[in-house]
Amino acid sequence: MELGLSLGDPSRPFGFLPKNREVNNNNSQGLGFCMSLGINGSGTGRQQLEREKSTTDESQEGSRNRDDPTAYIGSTLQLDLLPLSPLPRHTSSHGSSEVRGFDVNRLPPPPPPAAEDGAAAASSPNSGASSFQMDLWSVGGSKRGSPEAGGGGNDGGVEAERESSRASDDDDNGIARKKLRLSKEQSAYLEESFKEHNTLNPKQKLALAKQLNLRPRQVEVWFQNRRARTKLKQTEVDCEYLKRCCETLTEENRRLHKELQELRALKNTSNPFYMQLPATTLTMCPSCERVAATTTATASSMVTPNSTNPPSKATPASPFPLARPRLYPFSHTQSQPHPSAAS
DNA sequence: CCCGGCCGAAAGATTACCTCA
DNA sequence: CTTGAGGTAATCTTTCGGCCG
Repeated sequence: MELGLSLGDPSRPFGFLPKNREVNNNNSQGLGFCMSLGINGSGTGRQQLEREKSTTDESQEGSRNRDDPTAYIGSTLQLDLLPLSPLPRHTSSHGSSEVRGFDVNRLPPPPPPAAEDGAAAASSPNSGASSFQMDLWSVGGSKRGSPEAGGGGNDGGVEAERESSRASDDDDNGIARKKLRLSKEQSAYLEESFKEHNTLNPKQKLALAKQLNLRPRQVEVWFQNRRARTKLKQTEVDCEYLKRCCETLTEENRRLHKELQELRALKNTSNPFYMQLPATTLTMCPSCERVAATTTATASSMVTPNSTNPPSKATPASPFPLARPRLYPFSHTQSQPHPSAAS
């Protein structure tokens, strides 16, 4: 698996995929994992603009984090809301349907006519039932049920069973928090989208949802989780990097220690002028991560781990002793002063 | 200009489901 | 067949920034 690490690309255009863009399976071969360390704030100007422009669209989604399919699929779909039964939000660990006190395979009672407004209003945002009850989005021509969805899968039978289970979900609207596995195509497409932009504005969300035959909420959740996974991976990478840094520093410290002892031994035995030379140490500016050579009166004060000297204010102790790999390596010299000092 | 309330979006944390060894 | 681990969709909570009165 290839690990692609993109070190910041904030200037990347915030475009959106064309509506009929096909999933490029060739490109997605090395899907791997594209990380951006750049500062890519949650609200770029354009994003903000888009957000504002589509505020009305989004606001139609009803209560927070609840997607209303009728808001985007037009009037062809009727929104049926079930009478809210007091569903305890999961009590047992291995939540089977029996545990929850209802059968997920049983059809729910027919919705009361014109229950739309009342039920929607009464629907608690924390009710686990609300999202499922709106799960009518995939009714009709669901791609998820297509056999090619498992393309390249190991087992057509398993996939078929999976798909049939999805179909049954669509049938009974699955009261339980039924987990729908996204197809490989859907995942690949989402992955491609994520590569282009790791956040979505409402329009993009709707477009993606339509294209993938998912609910916008699902797309949103997928992006949330994807960002979380990315961050987790980044943390792991950082951790590995810091570990290596630590090892390197430890080794360097050991080497310098040894060198110091040799110098002391030399001092005691011969050449009285030798120690007149100041020791040279490499220190790193914590803010800009540049490395500078500094001279000190006594080398031991710099390299001895048990030194009683307090850390310099100019170079406070940092948990990140070494700079990450930078695109433009440089070092502090007098000819190239610290950026902040230049001003 | 400052303040507080409201709202939406995103992150973070957690839960629950599913698959597989 | 059972079980535990891992992956991940889904949910809930917290945080943050913008807007408005």
